[in-house]
Formats: sequence, structure tokens, C-alpha cells
Amino acid sequence: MSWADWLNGRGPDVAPSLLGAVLTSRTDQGRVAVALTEVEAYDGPDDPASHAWRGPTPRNAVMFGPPGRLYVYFSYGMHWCANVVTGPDGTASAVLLRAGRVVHGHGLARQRRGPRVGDPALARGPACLTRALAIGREHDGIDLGSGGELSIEPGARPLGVSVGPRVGVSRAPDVAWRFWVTGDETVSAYRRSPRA
DNA sequence: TGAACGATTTCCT
DNA sequence: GGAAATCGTTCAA
Repeated sequence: MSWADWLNGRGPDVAPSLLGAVLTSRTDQGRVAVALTEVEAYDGPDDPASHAWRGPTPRNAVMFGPPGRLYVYFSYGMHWCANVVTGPDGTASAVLLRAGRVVHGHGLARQRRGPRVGDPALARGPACLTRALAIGREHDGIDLGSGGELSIEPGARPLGVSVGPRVGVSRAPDVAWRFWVTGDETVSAYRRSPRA
């Protein structure tokens, strides 16, 4: 299977294959790489929890584009979250990158996250992951397959994968489209939305 | 034009 | 367990 084919499917189908994949950030500061341990799927106009549910807007435009690009959005007035766009051009599936294990560049990641943050927590949680990798607004729409500042490649498939409801969503709170590596210490805690 | 809300994190009790 | 921080997007009027 080619790199492009890898991501050319519905979010919920592609999401489990992203576990173990390695996301690499290269800046003039250095390189940080994480092996993904937790992801969530959002599947376009039919998914009430998706940013694309109400159709295309300036914010979610990248979701409607071709697969293999990064959709970055600003959350709670202070955090950045990153998704891998999946599905063919014109559809709006995406997979939120919720957590990962830092496999390269621990020092730089800790410099970005804070000196008191332990290894397992460096990229635990979607906003922590983007912070460890220095992902921000400027990366919205970037191609992850061209070996640029950010890239993703398949990794070793984990031995065990768990499935459950997505974290913090108020709509469709029981849809089990969250996937994580069973028992992994770098996976974030589950919290149900108070509104759900 | 305004108000509510959010795919969160961190700190406090 | 609970609340604050903080602002772009969305929805109502």
C-alpha cells in the first residue's frame, strides 16, 4: 500500500492504522518525533461532533481537501490541536492526534513543555502533543508526505488496541471512535463532556 | 452586535 | 472534584 493510499479512507477506518505511526517535527531547534498512541476519528458532515458537520468554512477548509494534510485548529482560546486529513478530496474525514510517545528529541520536547514534565506526559493530550512538536497555525494545511517541516510515516502496529467514546465531545458522546494503545502510559485520561 | 460554547490544560482545595 | 485562563467560531436576535 502506498503512502497516499494509507490515508485515503474514512476517518474511523484509518484511525487505528495511525497508532504506532511516527510524526516528526523538524525546526531549526532540532527534531522531535512521537509514535502515536491515541487518536480520534471525525467523519465529516454526518458526524455531529465534527467541525465539518455544518459544511465547509474558512476554519475547516483543509478537512475537505485531499488526504495526508494536517488540519490545525485553535481551541479554548489557548491551545492548538492537530488532525491528519483522511478520505478522498472533497470529503471531510479527519483523525485527531491526541497523544504519542516521544521517541526522539526528549530534551527539546521538555524545553517546550516544561522542566517538570515527565517523559510519558510530554505528548499526552492533543494540546500537549502540538506543543511538544511546536505545531501551530502556520502548519494548517501542510502536506505530511513531502518530507517537510512535519511528516508522518507508518510505524510498528501496537500489540493491543482499545476502542471507546471520544473525549470531551458534547454531540454524539457515545460514538466509539477513539482508539488507543492498550495500557500505554502516554495515553490521556478519558473525560466525558458535562453537556453530554 | 452580542452571548454562549468549545475535539483543553493546569492549578487549587 | 472544581474552576480559571482566554479567544475564535457559531448561532440567535
